Amino acid sequence: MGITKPPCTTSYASHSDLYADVLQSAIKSRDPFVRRSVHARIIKHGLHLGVFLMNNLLNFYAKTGSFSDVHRNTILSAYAKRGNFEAAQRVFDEIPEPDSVSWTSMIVGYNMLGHFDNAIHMFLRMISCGVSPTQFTFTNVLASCAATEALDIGRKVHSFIVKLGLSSVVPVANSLLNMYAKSGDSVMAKVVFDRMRLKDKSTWNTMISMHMHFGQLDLGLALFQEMMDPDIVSWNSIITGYTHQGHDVKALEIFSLMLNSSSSKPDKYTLESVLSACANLENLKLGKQIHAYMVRANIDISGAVRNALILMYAKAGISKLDVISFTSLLDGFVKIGDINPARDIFDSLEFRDVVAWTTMIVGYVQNGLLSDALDLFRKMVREGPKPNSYTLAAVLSVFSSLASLGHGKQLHATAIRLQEASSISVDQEASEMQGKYSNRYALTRIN
DNA sequence: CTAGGGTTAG
Repeated sequence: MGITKPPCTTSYASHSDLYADVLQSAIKSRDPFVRRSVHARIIKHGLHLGVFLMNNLLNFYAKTGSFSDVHRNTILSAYAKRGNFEAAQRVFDEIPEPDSVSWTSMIVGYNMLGHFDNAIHMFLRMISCGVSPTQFTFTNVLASCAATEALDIGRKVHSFIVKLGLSSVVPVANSLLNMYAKSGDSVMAKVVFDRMRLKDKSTWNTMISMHMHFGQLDLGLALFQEMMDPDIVSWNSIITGYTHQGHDVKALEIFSLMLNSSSSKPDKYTLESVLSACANLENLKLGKQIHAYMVRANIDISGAVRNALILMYAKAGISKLDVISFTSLLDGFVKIGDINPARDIFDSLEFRDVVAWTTMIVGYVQNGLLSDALDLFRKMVREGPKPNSYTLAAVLSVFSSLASLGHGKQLHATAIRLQEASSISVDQEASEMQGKYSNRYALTRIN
């Protein structure tokens, strides 16, 4: 018995060697406290241990023979959670009689990494081997059933749960409920729900989101109102449910109710939904308020929220977009270091006045995109409104940045390009330009 | 030394 050979035997890093030595001597120790603390460390940091270290440990365990099921299951679980199924399976195969933890660890790993079919397959093999599943097995295999909408197997799992008397374990019942909801069996979902004596917030939220998903908005709302102390997930289920069914006004009403009557703070899911409602309703006023809130509350503007925000400004009336709201939009994007969306909106503006141009240029400058700022300025001189003193101040700050960076050549080249593209007369040599720009100079030249 | 195993909802 035992592992014959560590899978990776090449060039050991020296610090890993040392770490492994320490672990090995600690595990060898007769002091049970020391051994326990080492194992605790492995469990706690299992996900962060390198493959090499794991293999080293396995090798050590095999050689010393001090390799109980607990140790093996710990290693097995760490491998499975890392997605190293080959290694996990190898450990699994070394266990003479895999117990429920051995099987469950494999199932957990497969389910976590999205290998749902493997998780289900593992569960079926576990049953046929006569090993009794636990609540941990059930929650995980049910998650895989839910993900693949494997209703047939889900039902079998259900009957096992009843036989083993685990139906009243809240996590198990929640997983079951979720499985039926995701698989589209709302009748059985309701049966499970009604039979639950103990309920979680998750229990209610699962049920609510199922109804909203099926378009049974009144049923979802009824449960929501029946629920004690709804959390942000509950609110979001209702709000997104309404927006998905095209009831944007209703969604915004619920949103306002939430702000006024609940301690729940809107999160990125809430904001994405209400911004999209604002876009559909062309409610730029509210959309701007929400945007301002996001900037104030320092909400992470990225991903879906970012798209919703862009869409809101784009749909909720590009034509109505005034300079003020464009500026506030830009502020938001400058803050997150991504002004490309702002440029898209700038480009699609029907009427661009001097402030819009300047705002855009300032946005580039604040992001350190100096050549973009100058390019846009050049374009402005060519085809836009006449620059004002704010525009010039921004462009001057670009020049001074370039000068202080010692980019004399770039400065010169830019000046020449500006000259070619406009009526600005730049007749100094590059050597004269460095550090010699003043506000007065630029103003007199450009005007 | 009977441990060891991340539940679910937007």
